[in-house]
Amino acid sequence: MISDDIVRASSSRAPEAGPAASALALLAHQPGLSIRMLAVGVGLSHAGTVRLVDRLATEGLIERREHSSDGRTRALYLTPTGKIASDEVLASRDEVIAEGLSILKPDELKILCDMAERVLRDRLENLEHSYRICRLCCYEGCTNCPIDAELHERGVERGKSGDG
Amino acid sequence: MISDDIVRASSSRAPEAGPAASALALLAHQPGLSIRMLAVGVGLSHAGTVRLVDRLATEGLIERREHSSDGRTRALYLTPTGKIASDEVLASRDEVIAEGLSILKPDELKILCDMAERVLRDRLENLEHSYRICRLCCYEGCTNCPIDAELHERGVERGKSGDG
DNA sequence: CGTCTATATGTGCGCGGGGCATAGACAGCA
DNA sequence: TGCTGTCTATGCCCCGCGCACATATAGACG
Repeated sequence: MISDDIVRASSSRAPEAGPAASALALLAHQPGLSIRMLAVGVGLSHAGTVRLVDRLATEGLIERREHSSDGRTRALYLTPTGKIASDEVLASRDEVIAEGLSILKPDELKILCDMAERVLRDRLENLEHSYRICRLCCYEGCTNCPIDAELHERGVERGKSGDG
Repeated sequence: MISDDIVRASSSRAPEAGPAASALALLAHQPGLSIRMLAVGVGLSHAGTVRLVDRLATEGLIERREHSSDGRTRALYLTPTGKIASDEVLASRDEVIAEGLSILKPDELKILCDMAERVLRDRLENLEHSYRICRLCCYEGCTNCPIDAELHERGVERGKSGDG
C-alpha cells in the first residue's frame, strides 16, 4: 500500500540515470564480471551493456581485461577513478536512505531491517536475480548479506553458472 | 541499509517505462491536471510531457479539454480506455507490492505502514513534491492519505498554486 | 483600450541511449 | 579439421527527451 511510496521517496532522488551507477556499484561488488553478467545485473541487453561499458571505459572508470582461461570473455574491473565514482554513487544513495529514514527510531530501523531481510530472502528467485538485487547494495555494510546467506543455504555459490 | 533493496525488489518489476504509467495514475487521482503539473508529477520537462501527452492522446488514453477559466491551460482527463489502462497499471503494481510483502505478518504490515506514513510526512517538502509522491498511489486504498493530511495540517490545499 | 510582462502550451531540431540483426573471436566436441 | 554454441563488438535505426523558440492567453498598468 503506502509502503511503496518509500520507494518513490528515495528513487525519485536517485543519484543518476541508473544503468551507469548500477554497473559501477555492481563491479565494486564483483570485480571481474563478464559483460553478460553485467547485462543481467543492470537489466540491459548485451548490446546496450557493451555501449555502457564503452562509455564508462572512455571515461576511465572501468577497464576490460583478458579473461584468464576463456579467450572470449572480457573481465571488467574498476579503475581507481571508477572506484571513487562508485563510492560516490553509493554514498549519495546512502545519504538519501539515511535522510529518508531519519525520522525512525533506532529500534524501528532494526525492525525494518529485519523485515526487509526476510522479504528479500523470500523474493529471491535465482542467482541472476541476486545480481539485480545487490546492484546498489553497500558492500561494506553488507557483511552479513542476506542474499549471500540465502544463496548459501540453497547450495549455490556466486560466480558459477548455476542458474535456476 | 538493506531497506533500499525493497526498492529495487519492486521497482525492478515495474509495470512500464515509468512516465506513461505515472501520468495515467496521476490523472486517475487528479483529473483536470494541467500539463505543467503533470510534468512536475512525472519528473519530465514541459516539452517531454507534451510529447508524452501526445502519445497517450494518440493511443486514446487521455484527452485534452479546454480549461474553464484559463484559456491557456489544457485540462487533461482520462478517457474510459485510459481509466482501464490506469487501473491495470495500479493493479499490477499492487500485485507486485503484495507479492513482495506476502511473507510479512499482518501486524508487521501494520507497523510498516505506520513507519512509512511517518517517513512520508517527514520527507514531504512542498506541494509539487506531493504530486511526485502520490503519482503511483492506489487512490481507493488511500482514503486517509497521509500526504493529504500533512498538507491539510500545513494549511495547503491541492489544486491551488501554493508552492513552497 | 493599448502595451508589456508572465505564464502555459506546442514545435523544430538535435543528442544520447538502447534494441535488433549481424560479424568476428574463441571454446568444446566429433 | 570442421561444426556448433557462446561471448563480445558493431552497424543501423527508433524512441524519448531536452533546449530554444513560437504562439496564445491572463493580468497589471498607464
